[in-house]
Amino acid sequence: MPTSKDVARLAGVSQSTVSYVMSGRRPISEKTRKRVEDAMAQLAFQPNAGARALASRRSQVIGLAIPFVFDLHRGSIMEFISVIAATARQSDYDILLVTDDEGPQGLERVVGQQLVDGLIIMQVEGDDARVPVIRNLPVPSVLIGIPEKHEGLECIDADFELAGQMCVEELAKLGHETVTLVDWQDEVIRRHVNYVKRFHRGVDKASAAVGVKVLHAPGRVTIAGMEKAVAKALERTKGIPAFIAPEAANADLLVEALANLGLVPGRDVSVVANCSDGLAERQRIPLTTIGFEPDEVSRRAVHMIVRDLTDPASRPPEALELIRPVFKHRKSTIRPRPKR
Amino acid sequence: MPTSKDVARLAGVSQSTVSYVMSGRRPISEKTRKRVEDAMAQLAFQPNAGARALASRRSQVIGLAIPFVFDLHRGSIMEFISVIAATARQSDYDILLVTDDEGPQGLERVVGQQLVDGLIIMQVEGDDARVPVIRNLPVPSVLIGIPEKHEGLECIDADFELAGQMCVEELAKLGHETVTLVDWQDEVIRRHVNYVKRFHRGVDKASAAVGVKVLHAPGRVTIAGMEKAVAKALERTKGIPAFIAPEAANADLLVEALANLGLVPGRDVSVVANCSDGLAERQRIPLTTIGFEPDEVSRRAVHMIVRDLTDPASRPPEALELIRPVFKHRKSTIRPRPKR
DNA sequence: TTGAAAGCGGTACCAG
DNA sequence: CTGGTACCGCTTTCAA
Repeated sequence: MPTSKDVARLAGVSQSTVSYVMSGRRPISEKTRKRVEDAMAQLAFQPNAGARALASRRSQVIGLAIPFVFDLHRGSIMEFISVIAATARQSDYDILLVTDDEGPQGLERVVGQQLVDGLIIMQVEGDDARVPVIRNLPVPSVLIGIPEKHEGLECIDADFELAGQMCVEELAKLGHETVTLVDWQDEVIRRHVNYVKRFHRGVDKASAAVGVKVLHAPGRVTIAGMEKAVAKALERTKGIPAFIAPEAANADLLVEALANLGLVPGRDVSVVANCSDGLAERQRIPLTTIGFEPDEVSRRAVHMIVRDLTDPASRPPEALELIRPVFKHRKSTIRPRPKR
Repeated sequence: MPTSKDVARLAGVSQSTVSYVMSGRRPISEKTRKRVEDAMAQLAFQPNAGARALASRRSQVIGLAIPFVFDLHRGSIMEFISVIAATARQSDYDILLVTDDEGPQGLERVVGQQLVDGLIIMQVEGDDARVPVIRNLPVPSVLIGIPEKHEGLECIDADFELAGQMCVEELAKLGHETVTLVDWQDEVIRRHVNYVKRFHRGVDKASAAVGVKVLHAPGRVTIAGMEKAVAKALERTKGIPAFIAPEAANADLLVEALANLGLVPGRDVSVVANCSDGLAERQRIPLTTIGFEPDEVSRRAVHMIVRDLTDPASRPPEALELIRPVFKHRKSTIRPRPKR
């Protein structure tokens, strides 16, 4: 493997000049730059990451703490990870995985070994054991998810509270007086996953504000179970029924269940669901989907940490970014105001 | 951050002794070891990864090439990733992500920069652009998936061919003369994903060998679509129908569809499906599941690369490991020999 | 605009 | 069994 010394020799300049050509940290005459760049190309030179990290005290690596996976979320976790990795590369950072089975000490380790310049912590819970740890770490972190105590932290997440509100308001605006919330899976609720609470809060707020009654249907079971839940909701609703299904798996089930019951969204029922684009399209179902924009959240998280790293001065003492959820297929889908 | 020099000073030994205490590469008297270890603990010393990599020429990091995600596989990809990361830690390696949007040059980059000591390549296709690249890399790689040309490579995957055979034979043994294969999704087949071919080959072999007729049902559609496919299969089958559903999503759909049609596996039909344990259990369905053991594949992949790295001499010139798929819930589930 | 040289924090060889 | 020391390859200060 060629070193920068080899490049320097071939280009007939000093090693420091090669370094400055790479970093751009001082002016270089056009012709020496050219000579150096040619030499680098000719030797297929790649700077040694370890040496660079040692000398510059920055590894150009961001640690990514990935959560324990419980079935439900694997797919979306994967989406976060790949977007984060790709986005980081755009700013010349690599991603090192930190799994949860090392515990919070895993974070101390990668920081202590100076393997990483900063951290992105995924799926942060309301009372997350990793939070006190990162507070004492000498590198910046960005959390995806909002812990209860978040003073002095940089957090980002979808705005689940707003989402809850938006869903209820959307349906209220159309004239629905009763809406059924197809909830997250029991397991998720039991784990006190933070964003569920926030979504519920939004729903409750809006429901109180606009005077809509909210029924709760239990989370993912089977198609048959979902059909039963739908039937029950129909009974308890006067007029046109309306459904909110914020969890992807449940959204899919709901769509199937409605289809089986011969109910067409936008004609017989109103539905706002976090339904995968794929399913909505495949089935040509005129659906209003609500998306929590995982790509956007991931990208922002990377941008935040990169900003902290490249321009530490600009690092805010605290930040709480909430990404606005997005309705899609809107016009074509929502059931017009039912007659009273 | 304390350095090994600080440790040495505090322990009253030389820096090299500290190094040898960490690496164990030469005998150290019990009492100096103790003094050094105490000093390290007292200072909360962590060795600097960059310096270590520079001096030792090994980064203790393995690059993991993750695939472009297309919806279907996200969940299982995630499973591979977390098992790989956790297993690597057991041997004191970290995992650095390499995404596909850098293209195969991403691999050249992380190796060229000496960021990684070796590579694990996920979801290798029959004709994978990354394969020619890694052949010329000066570090070992392990492929998950079997490319057509695999001489000189270390590959590992589930034995899909054997799986295809096993499924058909299992059902043939019970007396079925016609079985219906619920296939992978069209999209997967269209992409010529390698393991699909291998599974089909196994099915065809076994079908020829034992004289069983195989019907093909299309991959994932909707519940309704699946119900139709099941109905069609029933028509075209004399005697007790039998199904094979090797793709997880389809397996779930099939189970739902059968339930909706009032057909009980093990009583009215035989089913061998790659059904998630979760669903099988939740529904209390006596199902024969076939698993492709992604955890086992992941673990083996890590073990292979770690062996290559820690004991280069033992590196085989070539390796093709196929993990045997596993039937579960066997006894309780398969329909007994139908009367003729 | 460029070069020389002193580190960065470990590793491992050479001595003793 | 232990210490001294020459690197590993790049960054950055000091000088010119």
